[in-house]
Amino acid sequence: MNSAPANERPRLLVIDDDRKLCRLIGDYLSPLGYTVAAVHTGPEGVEMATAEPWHAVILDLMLPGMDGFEVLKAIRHKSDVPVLMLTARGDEADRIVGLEIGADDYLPKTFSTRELLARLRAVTRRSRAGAKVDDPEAEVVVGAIRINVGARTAVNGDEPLVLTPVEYDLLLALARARGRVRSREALIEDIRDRHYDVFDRSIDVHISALRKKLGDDAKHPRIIRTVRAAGYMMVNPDEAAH
Amino acid sequence: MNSAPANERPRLLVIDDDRKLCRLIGDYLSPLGYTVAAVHTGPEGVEMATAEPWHAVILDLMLPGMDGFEVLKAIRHKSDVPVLMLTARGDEADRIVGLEIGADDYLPKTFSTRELLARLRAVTRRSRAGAKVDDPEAEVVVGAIRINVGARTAVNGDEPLVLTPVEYDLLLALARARGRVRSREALIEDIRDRHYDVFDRSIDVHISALRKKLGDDAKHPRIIRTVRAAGYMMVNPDEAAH
DNA sequence: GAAAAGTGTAAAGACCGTGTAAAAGTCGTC
DNA sequence: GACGACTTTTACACGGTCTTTACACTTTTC
Repeated sequence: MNSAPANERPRLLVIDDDRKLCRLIGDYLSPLGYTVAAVHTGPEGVEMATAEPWHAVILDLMLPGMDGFEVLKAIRHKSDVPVLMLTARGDEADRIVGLEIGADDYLPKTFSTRELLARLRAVTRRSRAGAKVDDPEAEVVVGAIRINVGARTAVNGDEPLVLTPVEYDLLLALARARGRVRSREALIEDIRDRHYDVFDRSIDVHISALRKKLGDDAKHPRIIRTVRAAGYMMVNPDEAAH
Repeated sequence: MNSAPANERPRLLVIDDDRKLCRLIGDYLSPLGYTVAAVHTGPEGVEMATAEPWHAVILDLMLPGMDGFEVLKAIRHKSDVPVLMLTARGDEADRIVGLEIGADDYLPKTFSTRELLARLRAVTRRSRAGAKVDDPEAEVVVGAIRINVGARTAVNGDEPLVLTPVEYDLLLALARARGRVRSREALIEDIRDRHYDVFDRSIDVHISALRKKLGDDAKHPRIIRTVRAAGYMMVNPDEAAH
């Protein structure tokens, strides 16, 4: 039950002795809104994984001293946090053992950043769906907008918002990044496991629809701002500096 | 990490057996400041791509002897240079395979020059942005000027600055290089995916606009100094030596 | 001191980024 | 397999922004 709450920056722990890989993952995921921590030994991993709440743990199968399975077993003894195991591609035997002990998914060592993100999302989505039972009030709030993460619903003031799936995901992504500009590229990756294309305009169209439903006038957007040549940014109108 | 440095003419390698197409790309991009080289077989391509530093590689999927994926794999074995694959439009299966091996984007065979340029810029920007991510300074401060990097906003004292995209990028570039002279060439590359053109005066114009907005008097510029025959330099007036 | 080179900046129009309606494509459902 | 709902693409309008150009002015060079 030590998973982290869903209504904040996703927190990710990497347990791998390869420091370069740890930094790589951090570099890639930080701008996407993740908070990434890394430790480089098994015992440290168990300690960190169980001492603090995480949304997911990435665990290398090969660690000096204590192998990944032992680490996983030790973590599972105390926590249900989703664990993604790093392994050589197609290592089928390990795969099965790991899944039986309680790994949530596998990631080949030669993963692409796309792949990493997709699996991470799948894993956290899965556990978040389960967490909804424990914590039905997980909520992201920006001004009058309140997003119920568990139920995938949102309200504006006391008016319920009727959103399509993409609109909901987009609103949530913007709300989680409130106060920071989010590029179209980043938004596409937030809401879809899809590669952004230079001439892609779909984000603009969804933003347009979302603003209409929020009653956010495009000429004077108070909630979803357009940041020219950069992307979109959600602001809390109450605390907006200007 | 064999990508070429960012502060020189962008170097582009085309690997395609269609010599006419290679020449076409060269003819189009050379006047725009690119240095374009071309080879016409897979092995030559791997050799060239890994032997010298390039800003980007355009790689045909269909090559005599050795297909594009093999070439890509061989390049990826040694280098992280951005690779744009040339393919028949909408070849979705290939797209995914290529992206997993490590292509950065796809270009349809029937590309327009506009499209080529847009994708090339996107790809090189992405690889440059990835390298910059280490240092996600939340706020850059020089004297009374405070730049909020996340929100792409800036204030001077307690007055908000209303900046255009280029002005913002320029201010940030100067602020990050505070105390050091930054050449026009470097500034152009900092703020735009464009190469410096000898007759280009636009930086001067933007500096002029920026100074006006900063209330920086042209006769005695204290914040943004002109360094004759070299470029511009931002200084903190409090700690300025002279 | 004159010529050359470098810089400041106003003005203008080319260019680009965005908003949005509408068409086209995709996906799921019965 | 046809319908409906949703998503993406296309197309165009509009407004702001960027670059170019031109000329005044300053500094360096000879």
